[in-house]
Amino acid sequence: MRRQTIRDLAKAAGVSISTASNALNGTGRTNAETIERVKRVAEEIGFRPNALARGLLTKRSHAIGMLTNDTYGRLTLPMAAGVSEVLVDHGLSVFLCATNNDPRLARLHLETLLDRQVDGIIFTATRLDLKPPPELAKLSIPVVYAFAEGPADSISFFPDDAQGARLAVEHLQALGRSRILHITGPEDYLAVRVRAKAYRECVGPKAEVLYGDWSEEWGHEAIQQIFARGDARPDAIFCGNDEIARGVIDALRDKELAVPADIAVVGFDNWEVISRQTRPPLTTIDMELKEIGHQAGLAILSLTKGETVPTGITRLPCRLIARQSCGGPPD
Amino acid sequence: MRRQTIRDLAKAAGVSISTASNALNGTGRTNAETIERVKRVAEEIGFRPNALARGLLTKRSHAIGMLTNDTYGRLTLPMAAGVSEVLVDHGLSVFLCATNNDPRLARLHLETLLDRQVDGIIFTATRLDLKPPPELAKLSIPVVYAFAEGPADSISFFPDDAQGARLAVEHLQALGRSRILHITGPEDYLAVRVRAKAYRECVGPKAEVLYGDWSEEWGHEAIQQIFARGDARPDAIFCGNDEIARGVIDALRDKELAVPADIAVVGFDNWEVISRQTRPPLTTIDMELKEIGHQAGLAILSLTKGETVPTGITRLPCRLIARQSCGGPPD
DNA sequence: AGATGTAGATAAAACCTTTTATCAGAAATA
DNA sequence: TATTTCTGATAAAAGGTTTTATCTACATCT
Repeated sequence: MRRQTIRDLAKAAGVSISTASNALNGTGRTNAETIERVKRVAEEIGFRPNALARGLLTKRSHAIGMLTNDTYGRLTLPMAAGVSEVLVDHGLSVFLCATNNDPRLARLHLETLLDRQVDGIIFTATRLDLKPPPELAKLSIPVVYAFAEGPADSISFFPDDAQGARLAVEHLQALGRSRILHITGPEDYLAVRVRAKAYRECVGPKAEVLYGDWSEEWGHEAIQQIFARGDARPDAIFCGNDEIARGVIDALRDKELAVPADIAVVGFDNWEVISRQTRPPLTTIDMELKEIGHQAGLAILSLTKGETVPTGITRLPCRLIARQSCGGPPD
Repeated sequence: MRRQTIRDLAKAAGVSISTASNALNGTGRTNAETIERVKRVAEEIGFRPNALARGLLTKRSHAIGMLTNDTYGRLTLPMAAGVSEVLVDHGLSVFLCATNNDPRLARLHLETLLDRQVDGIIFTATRLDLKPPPELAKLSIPVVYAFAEGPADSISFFPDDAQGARLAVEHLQALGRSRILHITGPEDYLAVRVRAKAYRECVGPKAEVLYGDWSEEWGHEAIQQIFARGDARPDAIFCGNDEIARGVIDALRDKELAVPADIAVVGFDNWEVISRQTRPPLTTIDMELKEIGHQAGLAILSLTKGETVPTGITRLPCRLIARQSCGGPPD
């Protein structure tokens, strides 16, 4: 059956179109019982306003675009969930656009989004230092960057990598560990450098950082290197991500060293498929990606309402998830 | 600056609004050089049609909704990527709606999608036997089910679990293994039963299935059970997913059994973070989720164009990814 | 009584596009 | 020459909503 229009509603409720509209939206001056009646009839005949028509007139589509550079990887997805969670109750829908790191595709998606009159755009990436498409800066609609750094005077949300690193190191120190090593990912990642710096500041002169790739394999190999050269053995290792940590733990077991008794291990990411399954389960740093999504969603929400939001980078705190790889949860 | 409308375009090109529209869309009768001129001017002034206005009139929004029951899990996302990939070049955008298994949220999203006049809906789930919301069946717009079974006469796309299981078992048999065990997930999963059945048919009377949960932990424990009872040891294990396979491999290493020399192992899912990182890397079955997304996208595309698509369940073939856990890739 | 104010309702314009029906003029036909 | 056919262009309607300005009753005030 044909969808009911406001014209049908007006006729069924015995009022004019404008009155029907006013009654539903609470605009204009309308008698209380008229409002009541219109709403009841609307419910009865199943009237729901056409979002296209409404958007055309109000110039607000109540939709936003989410532009992500990867094919729905593990970093962007919790963020997308966070964004969506915040927005759904405000009637905002999300267009998901995976650019797959292809500039042509990014432009194509962007144009389509603009044609659809989206109220705003959230750009997310898999790397903090990945440059967002420059076209974004020139748009007249609000843009928010999540896990990516926008141009000057834009609004960006980051995990606080330095604080996360401190959290890890200080946790180890509080447990009495002093010879703490840092095995991490490639040095050309911004996050890697930020964390390494914070680590160095906490640990002092004895700090030592081993850069490699993000794999379990590298965690393994790093342990071989350490033990091959045979100088003073560390009593704790802070790893750049959970995969490396898993490799480290496995390598230590092969060497018949006990975790955490001999060496404590902390990971980064709290990627549960790994961190819960290591033996012992991994104490790690959670970047609270969903919370980043929440904040980005709230920011875009405020902006579309015309409210102002402070510009610049907001670093959101990480959280330590205590499991058994450092000596058991506080408990 | 204000967005250019077709009125601006018409004025700039010195033609009427209707001519401008006809020229751009190739409708009506229009002189070749007029078309050329209008298009050039459109490019110059940066005119792009307002999708809302167009959709209002044509009753086709060129957008579809993707309803997924989980919070952006690892199964639905590759599918979403596949859908988007196929549709973007046809100008269709995708609203991503995560219902988080909450019926209230599902209804809310569905209503919003209908208000937005989407041209179709793709429903995806994390389990084949999860019942989609019944409201979907009654819609007047096309609906396609991916990784979920719709009602009779609907259109569904599944991975071919039986074929996938056969692929695994036959691969092992071709490598000369004969005592093949199956360690898998909970029996109340449809996919688990289908795979187990196919496994039994391939292996014959010596078949043995151990049901548990989807965890690495269970893979571990299953190996303990097998060896505790001490009868003839298997020479190959077909696992229900990669996590179980990883647990199995680790447990075998603890028992100083060589993989694949003593026992070959095959996984299921090709979840790369696991399957590439086991030692040795895991031979496994890929469900080709992205391809399922492609097919679902193509189906919805045809349907929105009014073409007909055969109803029923289409099972798409799985693919064997040969790594080292069965005796090395063909290389 | 006449002027003023107010509550409640409404007609009509606006948003931007596509599409139908109409029109003017040129070319072809009778 | 008068009539028909055809090309190319256009005015106007339509789509479903919000909003502005207008209108009618009726109550209040002087």
